[in-house]
Amino acid sequence: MITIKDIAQISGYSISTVSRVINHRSDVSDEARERIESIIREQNYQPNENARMLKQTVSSDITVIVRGSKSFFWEYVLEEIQTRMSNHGESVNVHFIGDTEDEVATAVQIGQNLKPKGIIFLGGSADHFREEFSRISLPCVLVTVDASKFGFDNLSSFTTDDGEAAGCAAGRLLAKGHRRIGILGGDRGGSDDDFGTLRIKGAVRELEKHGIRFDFDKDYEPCAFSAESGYAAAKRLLEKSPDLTGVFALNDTIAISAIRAFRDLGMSVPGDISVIGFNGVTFVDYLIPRLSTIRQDVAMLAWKSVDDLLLRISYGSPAVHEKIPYEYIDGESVAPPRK
Amino acid sequence: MITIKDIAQISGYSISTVSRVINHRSDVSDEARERIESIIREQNYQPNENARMLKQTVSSDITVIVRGSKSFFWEYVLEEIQTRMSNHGESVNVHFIGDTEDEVATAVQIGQNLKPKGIIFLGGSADHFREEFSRISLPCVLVTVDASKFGFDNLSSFTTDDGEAAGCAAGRLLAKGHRRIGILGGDRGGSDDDFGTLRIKGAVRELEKHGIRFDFDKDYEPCAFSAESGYAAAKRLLEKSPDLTGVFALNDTIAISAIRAFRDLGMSVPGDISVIGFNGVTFVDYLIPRLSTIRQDVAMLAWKSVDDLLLRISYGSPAVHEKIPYEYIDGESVAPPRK
DNA sequence: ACAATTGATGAAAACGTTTACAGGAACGTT
DNA sequence: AACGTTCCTGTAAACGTTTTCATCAATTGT
Repeated sequence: MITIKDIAQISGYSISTVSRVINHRSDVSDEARERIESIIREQNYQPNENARMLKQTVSSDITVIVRGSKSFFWEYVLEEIQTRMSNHGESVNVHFIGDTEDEVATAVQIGQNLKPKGIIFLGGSADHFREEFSRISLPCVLVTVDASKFGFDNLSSFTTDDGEAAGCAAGRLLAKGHRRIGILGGDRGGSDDDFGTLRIKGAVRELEKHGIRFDFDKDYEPCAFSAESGYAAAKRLLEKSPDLTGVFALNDTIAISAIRAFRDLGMSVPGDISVIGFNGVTFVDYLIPRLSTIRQDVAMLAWKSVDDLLLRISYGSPAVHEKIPYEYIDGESVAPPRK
Repeated sequence: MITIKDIAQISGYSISTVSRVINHRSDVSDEARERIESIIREQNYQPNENARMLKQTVSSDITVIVRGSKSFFWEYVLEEIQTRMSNHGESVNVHFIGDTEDEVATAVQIGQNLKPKGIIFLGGSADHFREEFSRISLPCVLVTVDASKFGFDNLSSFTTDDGEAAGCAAGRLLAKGHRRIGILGGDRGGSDDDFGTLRIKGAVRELEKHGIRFDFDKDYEPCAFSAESGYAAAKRLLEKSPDLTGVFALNDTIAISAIRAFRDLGMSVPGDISVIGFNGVTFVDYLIPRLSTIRQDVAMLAWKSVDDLLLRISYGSPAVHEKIPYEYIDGESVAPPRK
């Protein structure tokens, strides 16, 4: 491997001067700079990042930790974050970790090694943000879990109000005249901060507000957030409750496969049964039928997260906790129930 | 930050002994090991990866470099690679880079810093694998571009024969009786190794084999591999050639949005026009209509890549270049043309 | 009883950088 | 002529590890 030492030797300058050139320091003569730069290019020299990071106390970029199964939704948020960051001239590096891993522990590791200026958590679990988080002193942002209750002054959070938005979805079905409404996806055992649980609770609350008692045994069917699992669950749900006229699926993937399942059972959507999804991932507008869903304002979510983080990095502004708007997308999968 | 030195001090042992414990060396007394391990736990000590990597010549894992826009297809391959690796007890770390970046240059960097045992390239551009690649001496695997012609003995490749598979797709339309067939997606200016170009050429070749002269001006419409762009292109294509009865889309996303576009133009799929996709991403089986497509054997692609890489890492087996099978998935989006 | 082997440990030299500090040249100011 | 600046450069000490080598004690073999 070719090192800074080699460059120094070849150029006739000392290691420190070469280092200064690499780091674009101003206190180098033009002559030295040109000479060294040309040699660096010619020798194809790349500074060793490990050695660099070992010495430096803070690197130049920002880390995003994405936790949980990769979904269209995260992809989408991530993309917005990346564009927004690069608009600000910042570079981000992304770490994916599994559902079973602890993002705070990962963040501690990363803080030590990559030394980012700040961290954004995508899809954190509230459980992990207890004491351990105090070991992190960097500015951080948590997306989709409300962190106000943790009270860390270096942790902002931006969330869609999952409960309220799910209530809105249920409300749409009610407004169309549906009374027999089922819920599909997630599982009921989750913690209070789990977005699945929040959506279920929010939808049920809305139904009960309209005088409908929700029967979990009959009208709810848990499933994972995948097409396979949504398809099977949709069939099970309809077997239990053949009289349902509307279904709220906890995300779009489940909604899509549920529509297919209903059709395979000989029903038409929205003729015989209405389906509403959640998230509003890009391609739902191109499906047949176009999916009715709750679209979260992902661009705003990403923008606010990025801008808040950068401001806090630069000016030490205090952490904030905000809700991000959502809207109902009126597709073709919801209609009034048959009389 | 708490370092190995601190652990040494607290435990009363020397730095070297602590290091030996960290690295699970055998030449440490049980007494020392227990003592030190407990202190490490209690102090929450994490070895600094930078310092570690600076010293070590090879790390314990494998790097996957994914280039180009994130697509369902890559997600899918990546997932299979990860499961296969973890079956072998290997850990992988993944790097995403943009369409404009050079994956070989990235690999050189990574080779220097992360020091993986091997590298898998997902979606490489043939252009980059010329001289520069010779700077990499690690075992590597290139997925989806045939690397046999480069002649590097540390570079294997596994590819679906895009041309042949696209020919198969076109063949299906022909077999159903279609004669007016359009092609949607990619662009014609790509290099000979670009999978888009290969698919276009393969399909056209098949058509011409059956005596159909393909008119690029009328029956081809380029577009990006996204739903938005596919939707618009599909409309343009039909405007130019309203008499088409079959369309081959270069990937599933384009196919899905094309179906929607045709429907919005008042046509039914497959009644008025048949559509066939490419890739066979998981959820196409749940769409309405189920998409007819070419499914690449992603699991095999991933398995072969992983196994080959690991074998070459362990035993220095020679590099190989293999084709991966594909199959036609008979969905609901293809039917004979109306008389 | 003495040499040879084994086992556990520590001292110190790397790894490739950055950076605090010091030095020297060239220049302008008193 | 002495001094203070300014500009450029080099020396050397870090950063937190791993690893080679040496040491010393305890065990084994003859």
